[in-house]
Amino acid sequence: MKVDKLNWLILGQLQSNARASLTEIAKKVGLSSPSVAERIQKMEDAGIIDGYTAKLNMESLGYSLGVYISIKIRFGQVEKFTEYIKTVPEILECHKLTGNDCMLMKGYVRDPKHLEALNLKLAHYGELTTSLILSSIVDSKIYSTNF
Amino acid sequence: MKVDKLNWLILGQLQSNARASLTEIAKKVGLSSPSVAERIQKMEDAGIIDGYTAKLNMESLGYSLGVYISIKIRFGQVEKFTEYIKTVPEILECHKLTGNDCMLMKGYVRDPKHLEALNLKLAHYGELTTSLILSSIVDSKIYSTNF
DNA sequence: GCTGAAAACACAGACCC
DNA sequence: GGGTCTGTGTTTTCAGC
Repeated sequence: MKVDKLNWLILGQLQSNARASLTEIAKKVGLSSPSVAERIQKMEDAGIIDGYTAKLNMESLGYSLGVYISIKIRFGQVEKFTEYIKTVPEILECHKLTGNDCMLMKGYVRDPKHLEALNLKLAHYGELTTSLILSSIVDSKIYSTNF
Repeated sequence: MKVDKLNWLILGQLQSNARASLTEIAKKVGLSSPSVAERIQKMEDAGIIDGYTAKLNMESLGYSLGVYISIKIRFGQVEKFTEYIKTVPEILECHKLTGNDCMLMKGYVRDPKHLEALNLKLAHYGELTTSLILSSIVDSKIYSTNF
């Protein structure tokens, strides 16, 4: 499906405020609201728009430590780990990466003690490397143009 | 600020469909719409809700390779890199991590050639380690309960 | 893709429990 | 704290062009 400049503008608006009304978006991108409605519908149908979500501030919720944990899965544990990790609430992302049966996870915990407990739960499945997020230079960037 | 069970339900709804109306959310969580409006307003004011965004499917947009790139910044280049990385469209996240002046980035590219070009741009600032995302086991998880 | 309409809906406020 | 009701305003959707 083609995504022209106008569609990118619409995507930009939806990314910066998914709760904006069609009228509002239409005004910002210089189209009529029926046109915007149709374009959005088509992008949803094409799977370009994967849904709309609220961004939560984990710090405000008391989860002040962001961590990346990579794990070299112990031999034969990949399937078990895959099922298990989906049930761990602290883990928000888990990606299988190239190299060494390696998984990379992103998680949030309340404090070092909480992190220790999380590590203990995961260590059963393999060898961990844990890094704290000190600061985020770029995060939730808006893709409002093609590249 | 306290986030009780009802607020977590509301957050769950907003995360799974940020474009839902207050009425719709109210029905799902078993409250009246004025109550829901008030609760959402308070969570926005408290910074718990950081905004609403559309999730884009990068693959549908033609960026089929997801990559994590870590970089050990060359001595004295941290500030320059920090400014530069904000301007690189392929990079969607960049976090400063504990250990070794290390930054971890997440990006999307069209194909291996595109990745090569990206790596070339970044290599100027330090030593890179690039891993492809083979599959995502957990992604954009909804936090609908406390942990 | 635009305009114009009608119909539906959502939102905000006041008031009460 | 929450609920209900009502009025107002807006949004959305459907025509036709």
